[in-house]
Amino acid sequence: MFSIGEFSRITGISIKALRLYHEKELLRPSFVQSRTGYRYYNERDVEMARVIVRLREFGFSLSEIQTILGQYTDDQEILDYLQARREAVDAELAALRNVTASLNAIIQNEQEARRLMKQADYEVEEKNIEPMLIAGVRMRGKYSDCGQGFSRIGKKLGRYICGKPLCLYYDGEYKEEDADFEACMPVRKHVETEGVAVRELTGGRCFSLLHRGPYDQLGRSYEKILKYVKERGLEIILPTREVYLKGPGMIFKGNPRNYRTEIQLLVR
Amino acid sequence: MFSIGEFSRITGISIKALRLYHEKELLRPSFVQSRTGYRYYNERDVEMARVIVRLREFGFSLSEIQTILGQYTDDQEILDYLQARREAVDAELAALRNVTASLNAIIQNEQEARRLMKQADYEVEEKNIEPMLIAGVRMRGKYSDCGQGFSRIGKKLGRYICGKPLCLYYDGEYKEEDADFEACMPVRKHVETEGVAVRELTGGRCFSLLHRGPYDQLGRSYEKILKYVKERGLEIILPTREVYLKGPGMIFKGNPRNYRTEIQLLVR
DNA sequence: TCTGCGCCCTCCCCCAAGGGGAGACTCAAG
DNA sequence: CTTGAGTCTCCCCTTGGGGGAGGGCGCAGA
Repeated sequence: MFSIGEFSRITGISIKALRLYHEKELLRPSFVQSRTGYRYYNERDVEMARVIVRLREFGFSLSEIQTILGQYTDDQEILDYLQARREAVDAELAALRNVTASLNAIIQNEQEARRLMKQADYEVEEKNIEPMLIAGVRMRGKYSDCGQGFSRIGKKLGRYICGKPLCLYYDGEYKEEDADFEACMPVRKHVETEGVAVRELTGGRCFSLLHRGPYDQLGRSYEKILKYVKERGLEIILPTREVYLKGPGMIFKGNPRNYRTEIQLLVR
Repeated sequence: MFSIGEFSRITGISIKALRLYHEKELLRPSFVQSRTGYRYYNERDVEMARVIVRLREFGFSLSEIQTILGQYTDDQEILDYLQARREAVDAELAALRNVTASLNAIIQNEQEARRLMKQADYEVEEKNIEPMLIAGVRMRGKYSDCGQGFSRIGKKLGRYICGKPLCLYYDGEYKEEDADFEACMPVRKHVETEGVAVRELTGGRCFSLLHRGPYDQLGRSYEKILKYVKERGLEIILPTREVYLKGPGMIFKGNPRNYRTEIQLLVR
């Protein structure tokens, strides 16, 4: 016979929990002194306690354990419970995997953004751009609706995205209302999906300027880079591109003053 | 301005939850009519609500969310929180993976046992046994201590076990006290571990008898199979083997009357 | 004008699985 | 007999709300 303290040390179950199990008739001490109310446990209770610990590790609730203990004494007989439990655990696993995936995406994104913040110098720069595989949604209307395009790509091809979102502008000029543009995401893999076109975006010689600040100030940066290109007598190839290096976050909208957008003009 | 009911429908957060968030100063309605106490929310609150939903999906507690919302407005600034959260989620994932693994092991075990129960006919049978890779712990003492051997193998090589536990008996006769035996488990892979020997167990011509019931009745089945073998003038090769097809379960000890043990005697 | 309805409010209790602690006994040893 | 450790019951607290009681508010129909 063990007192509750000894029994607690033996089984690793806290005294509080033991009293709770007693109250719920899950694990009844083999003897209770009626005068003092002291609980006493024996060897067989130890065995029962181990079973309970086992089942709790599997995530069964106390009431489920009560049912199981009340009716069955063999693993074989609780197969249904075990299978149900496994399914529930698998569902939890799937949900958690989604969570880590999202968290990882955000973390990676922001870490890249952080690196970017350090090295940028905000001057027009000439460089060569590699071709890349992109998924795009061609749209017509207001620029600010491009978010819908991105979210559609995210939903369909979220798993394959491998770079920063960008937007292609097919109009030679700024259009307020009826703009013709395409929301794009670099992807790893060519996947056929309706509503989203996957194709290779050409590379080439390019002038780029990093714009910092909110989108409604983009005009100034365009002015700067266009002047730069025009001075050199270069011919711009449409569509022009904007790469959203850092925009509204996945959680917060963030501070627009910290947004970073790269304007890319491909030239012949 | 939305009433709490409208706001609830917009954001997908229950009215109860909204009132709780208000009480915890997590999401304050933009206007509260002092006379009636009615809560009114606006567009910006919708945005805030989405952030909260997002963070809750990641598993942040309400108090964590309060801290985050109170101090930061950019994904970048909460990177530390996100990373901490990811680690916590990864830990949960690992724990759950263990749970499913254990559950799967038990379920598979019991399903095999169930199949076994149906086909068995409890007569001496001649068959050929394939060699197999086993992990073994050689022991000396009482047979009933073999459980310690099995648990040691389980701890060291649990991941590689691929069959039913068995026991090898090196004594030609029954010994009560100072028996020489080896607790074994079939394994998939040769792994070097101290205290556990992994090697190939030879196969060959074999007579086997399925014993059903508790272990203390094994004597009768031995009598039966030994008589059978002796009648045919065959020479037994030591060690003899017992395969525990169904014994005490991983959770319950189960009913000994349902235990199934296969006695295997290899012969020349 | 009365009544009913649909919302909304606060306040209280409830869930799981115990943890923490107060105040009162009890046990065992010195 | 005392003392300290162990145990008892009882109550409140946690998280993230759910359920419902009792009452206020405004609007529409009879």
